[in-house]
Amino acid sequence: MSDASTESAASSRIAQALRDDILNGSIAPGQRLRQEDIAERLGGSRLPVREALRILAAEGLVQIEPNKGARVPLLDPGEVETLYRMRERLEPLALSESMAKLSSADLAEISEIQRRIEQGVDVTEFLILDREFHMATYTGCSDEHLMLSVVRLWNSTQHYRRAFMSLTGSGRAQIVNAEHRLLMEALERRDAEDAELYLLGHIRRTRKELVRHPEIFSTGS
Amino acid sequence: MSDASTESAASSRIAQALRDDILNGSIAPGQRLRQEDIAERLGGSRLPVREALRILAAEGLVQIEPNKGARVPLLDPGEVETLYRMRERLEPLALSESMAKLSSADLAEISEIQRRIEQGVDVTEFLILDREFHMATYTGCSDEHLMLSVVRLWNSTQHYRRAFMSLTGSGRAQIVNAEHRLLMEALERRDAEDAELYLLGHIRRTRKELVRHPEIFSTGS
DNA sequence: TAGGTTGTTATTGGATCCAATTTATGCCAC
DNA sequence: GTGGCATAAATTGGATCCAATAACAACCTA
Repeated sequence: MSDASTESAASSRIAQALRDDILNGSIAPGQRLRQEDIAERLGGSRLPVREALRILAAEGLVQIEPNKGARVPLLDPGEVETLYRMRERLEPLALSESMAKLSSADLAEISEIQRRIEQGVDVTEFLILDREFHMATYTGCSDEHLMLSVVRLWNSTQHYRRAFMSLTGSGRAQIVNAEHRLLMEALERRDAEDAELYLLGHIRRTRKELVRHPEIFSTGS
Repeated sequence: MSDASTESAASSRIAQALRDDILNGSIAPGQRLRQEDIAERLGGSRLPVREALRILAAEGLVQIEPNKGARVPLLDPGEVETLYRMRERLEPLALSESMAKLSSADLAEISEIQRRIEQGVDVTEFLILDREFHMATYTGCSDEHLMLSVVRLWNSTQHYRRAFMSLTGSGRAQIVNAEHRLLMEALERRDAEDAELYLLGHIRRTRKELVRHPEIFSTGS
């Protein structure tokens, strides 16, 4: 997901494993992460686990309380709404920084991902492909600070996006596909203004749908 | 600076000390941070130092390379420009989220900070007060994700802001004061639209001034 | 029986020690 | 004299052990 090159072997490996578990839903928000359990399950001692937890805390994927341990944060609707508002501001910027450097090969790959989205409608698969689609549109953005922030925002809201998709099914697939198509077309025209606008609308509409379904935020435990 | 409550005693204490050293310029960009030196200087073993370095890495204040240690990142003009573009997008959002909850006491404090800025023109003092001014305008923003991002952006660019101020002196003080006054007046009118606009202009003008002075980014060593 | 208190257990935080990797230094060959 | 290579010193990464703090449970008292 994020830059694995900046971390050492064991810490990075454990962080990646935990990140995958959190993002694919194996570890749910609110769940506590005991250091010894993780060390035993993933191999290694508690020390790299502690460092891995700090890495994840940096990404907002876990919350560390002194002497109380780490847990996956439970977000309330207001927090998720703000995270989406941040996406609305930052991702159009990433897109505009990216667009100029997108090669035709990049555009072809984006198109291919969208083609696959329009075929398979599995919820799990959609979450992966939708993320790949948007990240592919940002490949030209070379600024790592900006991209780290964007990835953080996606990671922090991943669980609620999945909860929303599981709840509503793929009924909105047509709308999403239309928005993606418009975005792609603007990218091919190299029209940054339009691309930013379509992306903003896409994220904003999703935010409004999310806040209309507060049942997503029930703990469920 | 950021939330000290989420970290344990020693790690948090060391991280705070290092953060202060980096932000006030005692530790310059490019400088390497040897774990044992820090442990000896600030007390404690290398372990809490390692955790502190991870905390700072999360905030973008240091860069960790596996088996090579931590150093304060050296930013190029393009990176700083993007960080400022991110500020232009995020801080107006923080301001609009904050404004509704700003009490008249908050507004009085903001006014008091600005009054002090207009008196003392010391560079070091200005950097502190200017930061206090803007953070005071965000006190009503309760979303910690957004505020963490904003603080990160300020921290990452602090060194270059100081370099710029040291270079140009306080010649631009009148412009900054005018912008601050306009912003304050919009806040008092509870006009979110105007406040966002003035803030955007304030940050954007600063960005343009920064990129016009590439000599700020010379290593100097 | 309910509430508070105390003692026990479980979990995290910190220190020291050892291994692995990198970087610096000096030597040799060309 | 310069470039490459080997060796040695320095520095970081990881594991185990011990201490401190918090969660938990049982007990006692009102």
